[in-house]
Amino acid sequence: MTTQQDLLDTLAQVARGLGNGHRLALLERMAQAEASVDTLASTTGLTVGNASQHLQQLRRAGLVTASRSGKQMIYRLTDERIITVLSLLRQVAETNLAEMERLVSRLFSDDDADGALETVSQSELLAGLESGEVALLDVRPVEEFQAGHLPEAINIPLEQLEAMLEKLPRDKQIVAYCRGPYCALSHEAVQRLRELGYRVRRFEEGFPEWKAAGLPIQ
Amino acid sequence: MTTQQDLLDTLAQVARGLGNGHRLALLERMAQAEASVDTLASTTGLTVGNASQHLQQLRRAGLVTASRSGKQMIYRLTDERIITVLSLLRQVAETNLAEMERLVSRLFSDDDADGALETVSQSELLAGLESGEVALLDVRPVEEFQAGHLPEAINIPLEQLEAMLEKLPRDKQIVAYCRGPYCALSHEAVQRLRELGYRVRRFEEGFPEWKAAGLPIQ
DNA sequence: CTATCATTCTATTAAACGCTAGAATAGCAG
DNA sequence: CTGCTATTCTAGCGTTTAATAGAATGATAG
Repeated sequence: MTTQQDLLDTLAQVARGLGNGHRLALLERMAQAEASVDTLASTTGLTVGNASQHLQQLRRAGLVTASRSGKQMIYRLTDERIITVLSLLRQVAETNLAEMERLVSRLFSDDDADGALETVSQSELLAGLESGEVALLDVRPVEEFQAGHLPEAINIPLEQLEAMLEKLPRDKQIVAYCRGPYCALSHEAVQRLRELGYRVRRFEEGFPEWKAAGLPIQ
Repeated sequence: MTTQQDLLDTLAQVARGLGNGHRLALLERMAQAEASVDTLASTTGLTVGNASQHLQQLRRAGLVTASRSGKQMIYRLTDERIITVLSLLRQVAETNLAEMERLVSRLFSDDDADGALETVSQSELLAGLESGEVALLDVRPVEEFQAGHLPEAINIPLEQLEAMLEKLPRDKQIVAYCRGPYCALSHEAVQRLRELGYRVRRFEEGFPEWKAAGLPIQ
């Protein structure tokens, strides 16, 4: 029965969609919010032509779909489960590839010497929100916030952090989040807010993972 | 920060490990039981040299590890979560690629016209086992059965099905399972047993998925 | 210490991938 | 219809991947 191998080959084709760093960046961006080719290209630093080709490939792999809106093509993920796949892949990579561990610690341990920047897990965050002791800070750009965010989150894009401090409550523990575990925005925000005397911690995941877990969003 | 992209590139390297049909076949085989290069090569129909190269690549991707046992190298999955990744990938592929759906139906709908061969889900199976109404039949080869199987399962490798019928209870509903959703063994077994008058159905997944779900094994 | 078996390494070839740059197409505004 | 913008298509070039065959290495049994 050669159909067996055909199935695996087709499945492999889907996996190959994930087999390139630029395509992963595109998928991660689409996990925040659907977007046009142009937007996707500029937020990932690719030329438009190159981004378009990668998007075609993702489309052939069944990972994204596109629809036309006026002059623009809007791309989005076909499936919530893709976020879960990426999340698991990340876990597998972190536990089994030394290289991965090295890169992750390089990304985050700049001045984490005192362990003060430790993260908040999903369950801890849920408990904190429940009890009303925690205020949520979303440091992603406005467009991504508007396409969906955690409940009650306050949006202050990182560039405007100092300018919009009055939006943050002084009396609560603050938890900052952004695009996902490897997104540096919330990490940066935590450092800057700590220097200003706020009690802040970082959510260890991001908006897409929260959404894929089936938790409520706005 | 170029570390961001380095992380995605490393992650992409892991995904590329899954990006080839032969490697998926090797992974699926290792999900049943660890095995030597030689065994893996012959069960997947690859030359030993070629299988070895694919295994090196899986090793570099952090998906498998190897240890020496006498003259042989024994390969195994590094991580239970790999099975979950494959499972999700399969779901994404089935819902979003027409080609995939076509192949799956070709594999199974030979003479399923009356819908009699419908499958049993994990939760249904658990309920059936609980109530004692169901007997489990494992139609995989003996070595794979011995490396792990569902609780109370009776092992009759497909080739010996008719020869070992006396091991099957006549008074219970029988549920057959094998390597996974695309494995044809249990499908074939169900058809043959039905012709002999047994009440048989097919478990829609397989041993690796059961194990990865954290359910008890023997 | 040599013969044998299991595996890995090396060289080679064909195909697939990733990128660039420029041409072609689709939708829209005037 | 013309010009403008967003996107896709095409050709070309260098790199990576997959397969094969044969040489090299490692472990063990005599």
